[in-house]
Amino acid sequence: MKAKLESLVASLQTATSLEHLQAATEQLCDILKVRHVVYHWVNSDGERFGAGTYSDAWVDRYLEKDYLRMDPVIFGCFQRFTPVIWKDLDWSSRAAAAMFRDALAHGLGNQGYTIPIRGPNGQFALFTVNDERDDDSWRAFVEAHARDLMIIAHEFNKKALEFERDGEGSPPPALSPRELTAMTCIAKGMSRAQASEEMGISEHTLRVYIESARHKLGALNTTHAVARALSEGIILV
Amino acid sequence: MKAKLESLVASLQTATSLEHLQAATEQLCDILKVRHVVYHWVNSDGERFGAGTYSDAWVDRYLEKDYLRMDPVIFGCFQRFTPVIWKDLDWSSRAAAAMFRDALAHGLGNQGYTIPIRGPNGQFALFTVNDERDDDSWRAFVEAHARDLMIIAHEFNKKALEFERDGEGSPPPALSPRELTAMTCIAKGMSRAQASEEMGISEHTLRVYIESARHKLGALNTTHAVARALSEGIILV
DNA sequence: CGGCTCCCCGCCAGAAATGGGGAGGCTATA
DNA sequence: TATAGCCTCCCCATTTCTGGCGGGGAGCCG
Repeated sequence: MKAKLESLVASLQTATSLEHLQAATEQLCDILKVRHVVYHWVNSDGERFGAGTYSDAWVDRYLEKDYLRMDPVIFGCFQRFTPVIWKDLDWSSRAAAAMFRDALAHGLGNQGYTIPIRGPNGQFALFTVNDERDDDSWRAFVEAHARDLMIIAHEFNKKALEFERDGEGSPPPALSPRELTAMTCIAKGMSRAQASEEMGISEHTLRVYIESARHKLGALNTTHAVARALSEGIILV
Repeated sequence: MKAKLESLVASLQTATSLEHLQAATEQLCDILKVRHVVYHWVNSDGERFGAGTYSDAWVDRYLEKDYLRMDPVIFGCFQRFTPVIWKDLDWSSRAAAAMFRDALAHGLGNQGYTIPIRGPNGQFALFTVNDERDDDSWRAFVEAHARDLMIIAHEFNKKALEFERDGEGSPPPALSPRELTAMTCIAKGMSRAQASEEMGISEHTLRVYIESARHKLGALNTTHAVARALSEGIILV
């Protein structure tokens, strides 16, 4: 199995299109002997893309029902760094439980393991393995393959980012130091008066920075600029 | 070496304090036979922490000179997902070149390899290996150890997040669906009028959502609320 | 040197956001 | 059943933001 995984990683590294990623998820299913392997991602523009072995019916259902908003896997992964075993999440809410039943009805296995991956510009991706198992057997599986899965997940993400960059190639705007501090102050909730006092400059000067930053970020207003700056990862709250 | 690395990972997993991380960086230096190993991170509050084998003199120098603002390694890693070999970065700017010379004078090797790691809440960390080598030998070293280093970097980060969480343990506030959509619209740069039209409700109702979200998020104003929501990962731009 | 970006300051007027107040219906959970 | 949370709507006055105008000095790069 190790050798097969190695060759899969190698083939991933030479992938040139999304179809290759799709094919890779299918091969992974065979190699790992699991029901489903899925990689999907949300980029900074909120666009979504997925490659995986879920049935079209389930994907449609998921979107139609807006499960994204209640999926404990999404929630859990969004707030943590480490991969999660689905059973460890909180499925107690009515909506989540209903979703889980729905998933089973659409051919998913009862066990899952999802690796969250974060890239620059707020990029966020999930790599999921799903199968029908009992709890102990699944934990053993996860323990045995955690590292390989992480490597593979990263290879997927590397490629996904590569493809995206080809399409757009959005160079992150460079803000001047003062602009950055100004934006940071605003993002921290200060009013312009407070921020200008904090920075020891006139309120008008501060305004100039904010406006400049807004233009550089292509933002429609200050709030938007802060949002973009945060998403691009050029400021921290 | 593999066995030594394994046992290091194991010891990392049982680490209970920052001192253990510090010790781990020193052990790694021995195992990999490199000059320096450093892990450092910036959390959502902008606080910094580092464990590593750089000399105090260099760390002080780095802070004093505010190299953080011009360091190509920081810049490069901030904008990409994949690890970088230092030599591949752009050191042509005057400031960067001066910094590099300064680094060599403070005992750093000429070669480096840095892995960027991103966690939730805008957490961002770097794991760096540094040594004195020629280019080819360094590339070979990196190729040979890339995966091990990634695993180790993740272990470091897992622990760092664990320690931090102990200190704070902030439960993310739950916004209602409408509040989330409202916040998302605002974060996208819409004015309240636009957002309310988008959602098909009166502008006042939208205001109520925003205010409610603001209170739940403990934010001082709308912009702050958006910033927090983004940082907490409960909305996407 | 000229051109560039960054840094800093002033005034004005209109547009937008904010912070209170109040009111009703609907659903779900306790 | 009752309480709580969510969703929806309206008015008020005040503060804040936005977009435009003008000015000057410092430093870097070709």
